[in-house]
Amino acid sequence: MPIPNYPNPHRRLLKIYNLLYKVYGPRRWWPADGAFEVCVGAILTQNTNWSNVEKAISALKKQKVLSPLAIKKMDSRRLARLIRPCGYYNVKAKRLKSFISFLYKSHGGNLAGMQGLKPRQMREILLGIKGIGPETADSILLYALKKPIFVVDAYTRRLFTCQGLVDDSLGYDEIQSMFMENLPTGSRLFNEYHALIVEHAKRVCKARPRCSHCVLRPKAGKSYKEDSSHEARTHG
DNA sequence: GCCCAGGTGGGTA
DNA sequence: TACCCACATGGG
Repeated sequence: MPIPNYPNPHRRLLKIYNLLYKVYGPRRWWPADGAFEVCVGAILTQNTNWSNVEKAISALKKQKVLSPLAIKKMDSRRLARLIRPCGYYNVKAKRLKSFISFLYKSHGGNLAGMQGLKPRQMREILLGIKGIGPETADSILLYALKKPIFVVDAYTRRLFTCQGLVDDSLGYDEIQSMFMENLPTGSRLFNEYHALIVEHAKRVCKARPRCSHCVLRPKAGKSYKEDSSHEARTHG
């Protein structure tokens, strides 16, 4: 799903997207079986390596308890024990419980019950749940509920800082607005773009030396304004 | 043994 | 508002 040229002040965002898409192809995200698993993964991945989250999700599946009802009924200590590999397991057990408690109180345990609301309404509601912050809420909105909301995470911040489009003073909402106001609105595009950012960050930004491997690095002899900042900054 | 990873909430000045 | 800190495992 490469996107066509689109008249806006941040054509660079489109160029980056198209380049990432060309290199990595469609990502078909989020890596989960169904919307509920996306929500669980979004909470478990907070400040944690995804490979550790996979271990926790596998444990829940193995015990056949990866469902709203099963987690609702489960003792918090057992839940914490099962998700232990993903770190912060006591905190995350509480957060899963509070999310599921919300699901039952407001929507009978069914995530689809939220679909009647506007995306911004859904977002405010999700942010009201203890343990759900902006990134987790937006991941749920985009990847579980298919709403056109751009997800900003550490990878996004790092990559676009490197590209000179973001600086440390910008908050979550400001970075999100940069994408949402300068890209054609659409959940498929936002989905693919964020997934490509993650793929790029995992494959390349961890490489050493970092920027020399980066497909977003300007070609030799071609200079553009971001060029110097790209050299000066690091991904990390 | 050390550093880092797809955050969030609470406390303090 | 702006920091600082706790929360924790597993891999490189």
